[in-house]
Amino acid sequence: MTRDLPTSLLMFIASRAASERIFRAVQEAGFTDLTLAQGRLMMGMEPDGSRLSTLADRGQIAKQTATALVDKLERAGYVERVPDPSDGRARLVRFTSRALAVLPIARAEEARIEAEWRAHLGAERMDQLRDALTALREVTDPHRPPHQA
Amino acid sequence: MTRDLPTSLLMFIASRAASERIFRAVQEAGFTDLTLAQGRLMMGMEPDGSRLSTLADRGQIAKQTATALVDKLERAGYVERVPDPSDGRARLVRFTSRALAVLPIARAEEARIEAEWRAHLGAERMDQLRDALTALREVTDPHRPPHQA
DNA sequence: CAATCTAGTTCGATCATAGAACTACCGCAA
DNA sequence: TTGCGGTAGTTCTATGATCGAACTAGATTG
Repeated sequence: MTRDLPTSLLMFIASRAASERIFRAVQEAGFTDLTLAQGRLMMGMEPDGSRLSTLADRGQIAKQTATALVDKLERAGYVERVPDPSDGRARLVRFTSRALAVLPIARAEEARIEAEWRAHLGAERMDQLRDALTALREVTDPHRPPHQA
Repeated sequence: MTRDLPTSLLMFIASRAASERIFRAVQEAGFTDLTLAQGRLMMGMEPDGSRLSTLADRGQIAKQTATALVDKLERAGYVERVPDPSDGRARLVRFTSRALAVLPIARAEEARIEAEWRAHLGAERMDQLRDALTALREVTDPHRPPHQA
């Protein structure tokens, strides 16, 4: 009876469920001022700080959007902007200690989800799933990872 | 070198790419007033019309959100609200002929994507992918499809 | 040094989203 | 049949995300 859903929709369902769970975990840990979009941006940051354009590019959002998100994150004390020593125009967005307290929570929930999925599917199917999804990046990810020969 | 991304993020990447493509195809066919959220709502409609609450529930959005989306779709001439004969409180949201012109375009692009992915992965891996994703619905989809014995 | 490009910001507009409170209607139960 | 609790949908209002356009400051190149 369950009609055949498009593959992309199946992905959407699962990935949204994961997002929601991580978001909830963070909320329940007391970080109630973080939004989903802000969290997503933070997950794309490098440990030593990232440029705004890099974040925008990586998240496939406009620079203005990234600016707005970083503004709010900064006001809430999760990130700070420091000058980029290698380029006077640029600034690096860096985690504050507050952010460093959130990240493990998000990562832990992420790991829990991954484990549950693996338990539900079995190791083999989970590996196949990851394999297929990874291969699909070659045709779906604008930040195509370097073709590993 | 490509660090190991969470499975849910891999799904997000691919599903967003698909959304974008379908959205663009619809835009390029001249339907420039449709937004992504509106399109998603339409894709969740039944051919004979759906109740607003059903759409909200299915799309995991609040009733108010669904109302707002339907308002815009109605103003743009894609759907109409008709009384639900079986319940005086309810109304059915139904496609207009304008919507019936868009749907095939979206579905065609969807099919094209599906075909490309299958070509890229090979039939076997694509089947495994769909199999795993479908199984995951049991733990990620609030509208859990009936467990088929 | 001048022309040009790039990083980031600001302004302004639109869309998506949901909490709260409301109206109209349904269904059931005394 | 009357009345009360629940449901469908809407309106009001507020917030967040998003981006086009236009701008500033610093970098780059010929």
